[in-house]
Amino acid sequence: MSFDSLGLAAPLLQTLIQCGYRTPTEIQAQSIPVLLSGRDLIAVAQTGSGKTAAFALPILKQLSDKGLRGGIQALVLVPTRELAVQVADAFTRYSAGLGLTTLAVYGGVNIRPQRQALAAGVDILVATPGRLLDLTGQFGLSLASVGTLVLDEADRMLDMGFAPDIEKIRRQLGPHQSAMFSASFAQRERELAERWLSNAVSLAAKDTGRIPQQLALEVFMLDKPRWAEFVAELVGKRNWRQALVFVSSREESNTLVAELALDGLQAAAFHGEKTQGARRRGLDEFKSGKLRLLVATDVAARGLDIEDLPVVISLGLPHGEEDLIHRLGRSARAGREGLAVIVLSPEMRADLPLLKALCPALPEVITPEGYSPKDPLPQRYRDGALSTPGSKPANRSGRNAGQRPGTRTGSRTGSRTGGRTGSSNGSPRQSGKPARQGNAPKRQARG
DNA sequence: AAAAAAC
Repeated sequence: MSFDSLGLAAPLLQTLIQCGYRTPTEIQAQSIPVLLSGRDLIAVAQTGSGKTAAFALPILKQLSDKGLRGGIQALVLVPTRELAVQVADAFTRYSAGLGLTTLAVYGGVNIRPQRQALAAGVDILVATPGRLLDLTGQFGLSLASVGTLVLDEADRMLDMGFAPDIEKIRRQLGPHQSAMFSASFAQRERELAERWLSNAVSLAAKDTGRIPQQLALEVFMLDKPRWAEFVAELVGKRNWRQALVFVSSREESNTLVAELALDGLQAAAFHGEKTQGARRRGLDEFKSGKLRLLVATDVAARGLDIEDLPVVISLGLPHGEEDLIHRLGRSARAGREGLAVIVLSPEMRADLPLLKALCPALPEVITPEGYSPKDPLPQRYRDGALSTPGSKPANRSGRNAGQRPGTRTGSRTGSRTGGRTGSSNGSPRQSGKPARQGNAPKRQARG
């Protein structure tokens, strides 16, 4: 199977070769003909399986065939600002030589450049709902020419927080084709979706609702006051190139960043309370490898494509069960391997059955050596150490003090990068455990 | 019980 047989235009095929795309993924092979036929579509496929291209390519083909008529031709709605940028970038990359323009509009930044770009003419608009309503309501942007509407992360876009805005936007559209994509679609959201679709084709890959099979998994149980210390210890001992850490609130994100700093690890907080500038900087630096640790709320759970991210850590579980799949799905994308570490507190034991449903090969839950299910907060995190940046608290006692990202690779452990290399037992994948590095206690590496 | 999304 190749892209040639899917009915895409010649310049598009040319670009795909240059982008290194050779074979369509399952969801692409199935979705592209449906969207080219003009029918509505609801498509569910695993994280990292190429959903963006699955809707972007047929849209670009349709628009390049049609010739420009003026006005916005296609509208893609997404739940976060960074995802808007990422999806628009993908359209721009794929549309090289087609003479089509894509723009991302989202809040938190000056609206004027967005208005000016819209005035100059945009064919494909990728938007977060609030800013789009601002543009249509206050600035007279018309959506009447939209021929295709895509809801990316559609189940999220249809939930209570977003649905009213999506409804307002939809009322501004004329006749159009609708497509909905996500890695998760609970029955409730599916029913909502079907109200918006007419005679839609429904696609679901076999492995949906599960984490990718090439994602190794480890589950630990220890008392919450020591999570920060445990993360610092893991990062140091396993020598991971990078890790994306999920927490359940903005405050937890800030606190963990401060705690990791006391352990000599530099991290950035990434959540909705940050300025858009700080969000952009944090994500950019993480993507470019300048930053080793990003501590995020679920603003980063969906859609973000961080190339070859080796490790994702979930401290606790997200509130919606489907969001765990999205969190863990930031790693092991596009067929690559990855590692997911889930850290639970004893109170979360009740959530284990849920975990089992998403991850059928759930490994044994480990309480690492030196930790117990009931621990006090370590001294160095106490006594206001976190709130007095001027003083120099227990930094020296931090286990990673003095270790710098640049000195990681090869030197201390004499090992290869990444923490997943080398395996003496011959079957690291099947048992779901990455190779252990450094001098981690025996029990700790079990997964 | 949380997060996200406009000003």
